[in-house]
Amino acid sequence: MSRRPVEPPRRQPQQLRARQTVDAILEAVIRILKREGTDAVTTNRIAEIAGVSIGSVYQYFPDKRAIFAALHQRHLEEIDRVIETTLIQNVSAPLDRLVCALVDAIIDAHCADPELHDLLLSQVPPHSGGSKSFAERTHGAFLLALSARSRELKKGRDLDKSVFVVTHMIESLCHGVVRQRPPRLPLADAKAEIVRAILAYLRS
Amino acid sequence: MSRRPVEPPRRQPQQLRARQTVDAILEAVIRILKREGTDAVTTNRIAEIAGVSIGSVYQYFPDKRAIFAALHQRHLEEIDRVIETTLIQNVSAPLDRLVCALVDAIIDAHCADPELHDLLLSQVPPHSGGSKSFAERTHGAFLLALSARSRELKKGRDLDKSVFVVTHMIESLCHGVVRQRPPRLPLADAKAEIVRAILAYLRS
DNA sequence: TCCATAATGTGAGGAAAGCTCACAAACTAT
DNA sequence: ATAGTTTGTGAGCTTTCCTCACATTATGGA
Repeated sequence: MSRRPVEPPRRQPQQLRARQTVDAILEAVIRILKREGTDAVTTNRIAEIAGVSIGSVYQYFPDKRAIFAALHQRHLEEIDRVIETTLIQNVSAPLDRLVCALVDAIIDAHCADPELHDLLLSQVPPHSGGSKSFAERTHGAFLLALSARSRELKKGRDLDKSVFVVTHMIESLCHGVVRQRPPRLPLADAKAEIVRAILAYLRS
Repeated sequence: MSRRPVEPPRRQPQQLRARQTVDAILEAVIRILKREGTDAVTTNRIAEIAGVSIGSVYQYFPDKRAIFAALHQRHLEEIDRVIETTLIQNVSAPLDRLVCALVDAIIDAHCADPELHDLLLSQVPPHSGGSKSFAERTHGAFLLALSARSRELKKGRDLDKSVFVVTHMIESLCHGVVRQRPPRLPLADAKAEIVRAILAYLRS
């Protein structure tokens, strides 16, 4: 179904200054986005703000979209770190504390820069570049976490299925709450309701 | 926060052929998207496939994004119709049947053309053009539906808050399931789990 | 029916954005 | 020092978005 021809390979940064160039480009996108808005994020402006030439940008990114994809990758890695940390910090905590901590951590991580996150969601098509989805990346860890707490779960349930649904609930609801802040509902209340919903599902 | 200047107003189609032109433009987008992929959807190609001149496109749409916004609006109206129909058809049905019917109808509506839906999600920024969000548009109707079934709900809950969370659960989870089809989970099972999760939350 | 006015349709081409390429500079290794 | 590799440059080519001056078609009153 992919109608885009295979992109020609680009150089991988090897020396320090090359990595600094790539970093400067990614940071420039964020700065332009926050200071001038989405429409100002053009390739030439990115190069200008990053303090490099437009040619350098295309040394490391095959096209404009790839720049957003790299930022997206960064975001995914951050979320993965947040989840891993939370799981470790709560290895022996009961189910409700773990779910609460997870929802809290994920929402906080997304609140840090909602504008950037919106841009990434809109510019990076899902499943692009062979990157695994949230569900695929976290399935194993969540399966382990739930297995260890099977006493607190309803018996006789297919854990794989439960993990899949919980994963989607966490991702979808956290995104939803951050992206469209409730008109009158404080964020803390929204978090609590998400936790309540997840626990209700797992115990039902 | 909107950095985009106010668009100059465009002509409203008044005669029949004008409405046909607008329709042809919107249909052209869908055809190009499905036959040639996202990248082929350029304004000039839209005009070509629609069989009108590029000038005509800009008679009715201030810019390219507005074309996607119009398609998005169409989609929203379809979903609203689907929800209204389902609510009416289930006025006297118990809560579980209603939730099941809603999830079924919404997922089916989104499965009809997932490629188009992905394009719209990626091209139309949320809250654009003064269009209300899913939550805002459906709040009243869902509030009514839940009020009428308060016997089946846990007592002493803030209905406004419940509606908000259920709304987000429906929107997020239906989108999530359609957009990233489970690797091994059949769609029917995923639907059932969404229903289970919503009911578990409402009854908890 | 004819004409004035409004609505609709046209497409060459201007403006701006994405991106390339031939070349220069900086670094590494021998 | 020298050869080879990596990194950096920016004028300008290509493509896309979009405008505008003008042509065509419809409408409504005399």
